Amino acid sequence: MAKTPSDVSEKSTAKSSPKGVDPRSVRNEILLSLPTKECTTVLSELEFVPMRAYDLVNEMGEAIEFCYFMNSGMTSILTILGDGKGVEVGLTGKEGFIGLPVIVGLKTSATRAVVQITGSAFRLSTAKLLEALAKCPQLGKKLNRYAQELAMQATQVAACNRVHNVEERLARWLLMSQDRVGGNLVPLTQEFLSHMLGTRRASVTVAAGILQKAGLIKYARGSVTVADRSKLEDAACECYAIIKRQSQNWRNEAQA
Amino acid sequence: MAKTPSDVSEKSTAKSSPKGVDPRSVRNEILLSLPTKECTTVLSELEFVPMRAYDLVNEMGEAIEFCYFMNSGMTSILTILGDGKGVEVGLTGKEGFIGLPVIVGLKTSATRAVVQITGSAFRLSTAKLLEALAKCPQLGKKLNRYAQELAMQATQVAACNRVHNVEERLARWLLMSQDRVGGNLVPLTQEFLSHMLGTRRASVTVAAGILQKAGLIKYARGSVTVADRSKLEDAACECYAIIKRQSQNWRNEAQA
DNA sequence: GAGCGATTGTACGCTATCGTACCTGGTGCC
DNA sequence: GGCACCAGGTACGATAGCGTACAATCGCTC
Repeated sequence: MAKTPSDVSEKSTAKSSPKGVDPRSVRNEILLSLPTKECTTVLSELEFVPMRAYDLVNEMGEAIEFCYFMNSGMTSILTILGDGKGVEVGLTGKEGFIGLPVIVGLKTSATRAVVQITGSAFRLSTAKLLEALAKCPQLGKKLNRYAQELAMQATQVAACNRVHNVEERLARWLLMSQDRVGGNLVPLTQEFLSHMLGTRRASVTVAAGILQKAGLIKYARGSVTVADRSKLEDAACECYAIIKRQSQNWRNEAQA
Repeated sequence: MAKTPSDVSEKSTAKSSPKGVDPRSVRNEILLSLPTKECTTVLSELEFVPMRAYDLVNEMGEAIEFCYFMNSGMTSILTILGDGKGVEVGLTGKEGFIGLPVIVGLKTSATRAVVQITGSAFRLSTAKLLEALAKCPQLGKKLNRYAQELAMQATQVAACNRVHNVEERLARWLLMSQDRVGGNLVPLTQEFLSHMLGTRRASVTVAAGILQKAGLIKYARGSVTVADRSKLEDAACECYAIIKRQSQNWRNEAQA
C-alpha cells in the first residue's frame, strides 16, 4: 500500500527527532513567517513527524490530540457522510496547519484529515499549542488567517461540486496538488482520486483518459504527471483560478 | 419586490439610530456572550441598520467597508461563478457576523453576502472594528470561533452539494432557515430558493411539490411554511443533523 | 517466470437533473 | 373591473453521472 514517493527533501535531519527543531529544516510557511522570537518559542516545542500517505491525522467528530504544521507532502481535508463516503473539501501542504479548531479553544475536529502524499510535519500537543498561543500573538493571527484561507477554499469547492463536471474538477484538483507537491508528479491512484472528487472510479478513468489524450497529463499505475500545465489550467474550471487569486490577494492585503 | 415579512421584533427602538446601542435591543449571540466591559466598548461604536431582503452586504472580491453583527433576519453567504450564477455556501442569523476577513487583517471578502430575510443588524466600519479588537480580546476569540463554525458549515455544504439530491437539500435548507428565522414561515420564492440550492427553479417546484404532498410543508406565493418539522428532518439529508450536532458540540467544548 | 493482487479500461441500463419553453392562476395596480 | 406581471406548474428531449459488472493489464512476490 503505502508507497514512498520520490520525496527525499528532508534528508538525514528527517529522523523522528526529539523535541526541538533545527530551524534550517523548516519549510512550513506559517512558521517561516513568524517573528524570530515567536518562532524560536514554537520551534522548541515541535516534534518532527513523517506523514505517510493514507495516515489518518484527524477524524471527524473526534478530539484533536496533536496539531501539525505541514512541512512537505500533502494532506486532504474531508467531510464524511453517513454511508462512510468522504468528499474532499480542502487541501493543505507546506502553507498549512492541521488542527484549527484548537486555536479558538475547541477540542474536536469537524473534518477528517488524511495524508495524500507522503511528506513530513512538525507537531505538538494541543496543550502545548495553547501555551504557545498565549505567548505568541503573531502565531495566533497567522493561524486564524490560515483558517480563513482554508474556509475560502472550502466555499469555492462547495460551489464547484455543485456546478462543474468531473473532467473540470479533476483538472482543478491536479493543479492544486501540483502547487503543493512541487514536482509535476502526483503519486495517486484513480481510485483515490475518485474519493477526493466524490465520484466513481470509472468516471475518473474516463476523465483522465480525455485529459491524457489531449496531452495535458500522463499517467501510469498509481501516479499522474502533469504534462502541459497551462493547457491543464484551461481545462480546469475557473475555481482553480478563483482560489489562487483570492489567496494571492489576501497575501498582499495582509497587515501585520 | 422587497416585501416586509412579519418581523416586527425590533419595535420602535429600531430606527436607524445614531452611534451607540441600547443593550436591551441586542439579540446577536456574539455580542451577548461578551464580558460586560468588552460589550460596552463595542456597543458604543455600533450603529443599528435594517437589513432588507435582497440587500447586498458584501461582494465577492471587493473591499469590506462595514462589518455586521446580525440581530434578526437571515443572510446568505454565496460564491459566485464566472457566469454570474451564485451558489450558497452558508447561512447566518442572529448567531453570526459578516465581515470575517477583517478580523485577521484582510480587506476583501471572498464571498457575496445577500440578505435573504428582512431583519436588522448592528454594524461598524472596518477601522472601528479593528480598534475594538485591539481592546477586546474576547471579541476576537468569539469572532474567530464563529469563523470556524461558518467554515464547518461550508465544508458540510460542499459535500452535500456533491452527493445529495434537490429534495433532500431543499429540506435541509428550510430547516436551517427556520432555525434562524424563529417562526415557521420562510418568506421566499421558489426562484430564490433555486439560486440558493444552485439548481433550476423547475426542480425546486417539483421537490417542493413532493414535500407539500407529504404534508411536511405548505407554500403559497413567495413563502414556505414548515408544517411538520420532525418529518421534515427525516426528509432532509444527514447534513442538517451533522452541522447542528457539531455546532452544539463546539458550543459545549468552548473554553473561555 | 508464474501467479496474484492491484490498477485501469469499458460496457450496460438507469436516474436525476439540465435547459428551455409554454401555460396557468393569483396579486396588485390603475 | 381590467390588465400586467409574477410566481408557480408542467412538459420535452438531452446528458452527465450513477451502480455495477467484468475484462484487460501491470508489477511485485515468491
